[in-house]
Amino acid sequence: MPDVDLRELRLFLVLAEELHFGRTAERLGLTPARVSQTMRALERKLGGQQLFHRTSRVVELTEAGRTLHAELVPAVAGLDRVLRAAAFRGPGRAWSGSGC
Amino acid sequence: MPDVDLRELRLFLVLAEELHFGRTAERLGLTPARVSQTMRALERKLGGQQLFHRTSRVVELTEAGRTLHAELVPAVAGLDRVLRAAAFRGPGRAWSGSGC
DNA sequence: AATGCTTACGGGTCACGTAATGATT
DNA sequence: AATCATTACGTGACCCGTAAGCATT
Repeated sequence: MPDVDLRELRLFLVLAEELHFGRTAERLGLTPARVSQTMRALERKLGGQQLFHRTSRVVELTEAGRTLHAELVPAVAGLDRVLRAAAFRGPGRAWSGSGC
Repeated sequence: MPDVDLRELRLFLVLAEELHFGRTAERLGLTPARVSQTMRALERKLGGQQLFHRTSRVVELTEAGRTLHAELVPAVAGLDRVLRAAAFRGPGRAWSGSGC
C-alpha cells in the first residue's frame, strides 16, 4: 500500500470544497505549486486516476473524485474525532482547545 | 493540530497487538529503534501521554492506550476501506490486489 | 495582458538504519 | 550473559517555497 498521507487527504478535501488551488493553498498555509504537486502525488498513489478536471481555469471534481470525496469526508471526520479525543485526554493538552 | 501521520497510527495498532517492538518492527519492515522513536513521536503529538508501559522487558498498554486502540481500530479500518475502494476503481490498480 | 495551474530547481527537515548504551531476567 | 528497548549519529528521501512556463479569458 503506497503510504497515503493524511496531509494529502486533508488537502484533497479542502480542494474538493474550494475547487481553487490558490484558495486551497491559502487556507492550508501553502503555495499553489505545492497544492498541485501534492494532489498529483495522491492521484498517482491512488492508481494514477484523475480526481480533478483541470482545464487551466476551471477546477472540477471527476466522477472518481466525487465518489472519493463522499466516502472520505465521514472517514476522516471519524479519525479526527478519535485523535481529538485522545489528545484531549492527554495531560499536556496537545493542540490547545482552539478547534471546535 | 500536530500532523499525526497514518504511519504512526498503523504502527501503534500493530504494537498494541504484538506488545513487542521487535515483532512490530519485523512486521512493518523496520528496526526496533525506529519503532521506539516513532512511538515516542506519536505519544508526544498526542499531548505527551504514555500509550504503553515499557518496563524494559514487558510492553503493556496504558489505560489511555487501550482507549485509543479501541477507538482507532474501526476508524483506521474505515479509512483503509475508502482508500482501497478508491484505488480499486483506478485504471492502474495502485497496490496490486494482494491485500484482501 | 492577466489570471491561474504546472514543471524545474535548491534547501531544510524528518524518517530510516547502524551502532552503542542501559536495564532486566 | 542474553535479550530487549532506547539514545546517538550520519545519510537519503521527501516536503517546501521560489522562479519560470504554458494555457485560457
